[in-house]
Amino acid sequence: MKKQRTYSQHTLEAATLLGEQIRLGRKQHNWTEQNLADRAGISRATLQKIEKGTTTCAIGLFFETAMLVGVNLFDKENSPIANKIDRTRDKIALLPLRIQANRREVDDDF
Amino acid sequence: MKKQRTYSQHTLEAATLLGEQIRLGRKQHNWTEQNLADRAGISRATLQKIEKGTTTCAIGLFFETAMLVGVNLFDKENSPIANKIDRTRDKIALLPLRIQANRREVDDDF
DNA sequence: CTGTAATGACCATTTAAGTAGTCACACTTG
DNA sequence: CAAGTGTGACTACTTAAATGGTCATTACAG
Repeated sequence: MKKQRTYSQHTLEAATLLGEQIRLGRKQHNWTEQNLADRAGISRATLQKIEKGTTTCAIGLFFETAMLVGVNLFDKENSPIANKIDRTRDKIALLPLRIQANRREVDDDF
Repeated sequence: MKKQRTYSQHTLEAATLLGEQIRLGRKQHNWTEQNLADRAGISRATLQKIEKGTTTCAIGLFFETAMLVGVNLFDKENSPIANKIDRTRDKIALLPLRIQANRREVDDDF
């Protein structure tokens, strides 16, 4: 037996959903698995794993194929992702550069 | 020189954004890298890659850490992901089981 | 101001992803 | 109905991810 990583239900579902959406998008384009795989520059076997929502696949491959078939990561349109990145960094800048652990367990998720 | 996969700008940005959001979430919880890594069951080195938005990291690890710090994949709350999966599958069921390639290139994304 | 430890970066090793190829099956079309 | 082919599944091989460790730097707390 190997280390056999486990994933939370939420993670499994999120990956499954993304995979299903990719499959849906592919079919809406009338593309075969091989066709989409070629466009994405990956093997058909890998695309199959992605569409099944395999959690171990590279996130870049997921995003790349999702984009090709028109699945919207985040909320697209509204604001360019680049903007969101900047705004996220701004928020980070307001926090201490280094976290001092064990001081106070700030578990404010109630 | 290796095969050196390339990713679209959009993919790179999406991964970067997710990584930054995870970093933000971690700091908001006052968790150190090591702390979050332990909670996620991954090494600190891997967490660092995730926060930098490395496209080659497993999507499951991204999602798992994102969930831990409270980043919402998809639109969370509204409807359980499980529902969305079902509805996506319903849509897929309306399409032919097998795509007949080269028939018509349905590129209706104009 | 000083000591502690959080972060960024890198490396060698282990484990696993991604690939190419193949086979069976059955949907779809002519 | 028969031919063609898209899909699911599996295997061995190649390449790379994930790990654990280390070191330098420096933010932060006392």
